[in-house]
Amino acid sequence: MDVASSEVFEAVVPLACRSCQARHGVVCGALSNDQLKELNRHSLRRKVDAGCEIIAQGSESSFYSNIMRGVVKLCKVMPDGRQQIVGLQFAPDFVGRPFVRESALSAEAATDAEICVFPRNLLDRMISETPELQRSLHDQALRELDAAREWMLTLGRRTAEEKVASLLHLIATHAEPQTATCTAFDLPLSRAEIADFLGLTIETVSRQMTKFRKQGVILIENSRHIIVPDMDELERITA
Amino acid sequence: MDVASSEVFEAVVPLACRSCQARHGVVCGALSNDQLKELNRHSLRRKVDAGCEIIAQGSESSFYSNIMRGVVKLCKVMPDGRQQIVGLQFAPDFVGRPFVRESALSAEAATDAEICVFPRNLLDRMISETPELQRSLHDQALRELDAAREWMLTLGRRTAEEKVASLLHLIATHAEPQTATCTAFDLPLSRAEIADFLGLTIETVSRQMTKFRKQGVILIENSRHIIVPDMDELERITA
DNA sequence: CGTCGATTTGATTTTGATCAAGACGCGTGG
DNA sequence: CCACGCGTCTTGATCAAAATCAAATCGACG
Repeated sequence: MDVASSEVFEAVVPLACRSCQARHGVVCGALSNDQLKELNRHSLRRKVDAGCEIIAQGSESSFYSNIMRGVVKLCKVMPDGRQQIVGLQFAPDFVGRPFVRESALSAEAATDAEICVFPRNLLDRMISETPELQRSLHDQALRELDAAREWMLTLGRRTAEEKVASLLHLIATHAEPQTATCTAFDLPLSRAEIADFLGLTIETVSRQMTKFRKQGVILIENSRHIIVPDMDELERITA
Repeated sequence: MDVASSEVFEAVVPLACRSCQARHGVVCGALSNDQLKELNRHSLRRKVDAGCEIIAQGSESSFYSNIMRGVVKLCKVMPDGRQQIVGLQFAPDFVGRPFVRESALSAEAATDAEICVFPRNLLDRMISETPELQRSLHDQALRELDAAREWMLTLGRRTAEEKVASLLHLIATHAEPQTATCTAFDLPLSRAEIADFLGLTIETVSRQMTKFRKQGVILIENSRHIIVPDMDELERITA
């Protein structure tokens, strides 16, 4: 890029967006520079601690967010307290439910995270004015739908062993740092959260993990940091 | 409507679409009369028997469909034969997965059905040219996502009793013929299909149904025709 | 009437839940 | 620095829900 075009570039892309994880994500990647500027003017970057609720189930939120860093879990809870995690979202995913006011689920930071929050009204307007943005969000919705249905198969038809292997595989696949055959990563979820994702109890999750450890399928450090010597082996257990 | 405007109407809306269930559905309801005419020119109405596969898992289909009558089940099967139904679709739903060639699931008629089949290429072009259509399909995708996540809660955290009650409630809610408090309907699914939807076995489904019958929560005729004397009672069991 | 598939019912087993202790990690304060 | 306390995780013993195995019943249809 030469000096002149570089200056033009710097003149239009907001400073805060330059190095943002979500800059080329589902929302911002579909916006013109002018739109990006406008959205940025009304956006707020926010650090949220693990466990912090971003949207409450049953509430009317007037905000959407982009995930800039960290992992967000989507939960549904029943009146008696039983709980199911129905989705995990990673940077640079978009969090929110266009077209509907009340949220049927809660969104909560699973790890410490950074999100970029902006007003619902503004994005809704941009969606209606920008086919490319509509298309991009439509695409994310369809990808989430595919993921949800894949997980339905896991919840309905896989054994506890297969479920835990599936989760480890899912996390390994989405948490980057991996070498050729051997993969290492930090679990963004506690045992209780894993249980809520898999429709199991804490104890069953723990037992399956130690079984995998004793079998040499995984190495466990800190109970959060996992090393998978052979991903193919793990995938095989997944069925 | 006077004679003149009626003539204009008749001049533009294709005959086959006039009384079609899907005329105001997700796809056709978002089209101009000209687009409707074009889509109709390339559409094929097809009767499909219960059990007939509309799209095969893992295949590349060059067609989409609208459901005009009947119920379609969306299935995922594992290599070892274990199976999970991940969605039910009713008229006038759209069946297909825009933006992706290969289908990750199969679509199969659960009951005798009529569908309107049209070429993928044509609709894809219309989607890119018609923001209203994109928006409408986006909206269906989000509604399916909500439904999938609601079902994840059922699969992961509800008991067999609650699962069967949930299914009866779902069907009762989507199969029209209902009076004030008492609801009657035909199950579009066999016991085996219900089991595949709920992540249970045939025997467990059958036992729960018999239990509900003995408790007076439902009346069973033909094993397919169900009467619910008190929907509130059923909903209570759902949790 | 006899056959076949779908459904129901019964007996037994298995998987994962529940109940109950321990162990471990980590931060706080003596 | 170490003892304490708390929350998370692991491990063990027992229990219960649902699966599996097996057989009987029902219903449609030739």
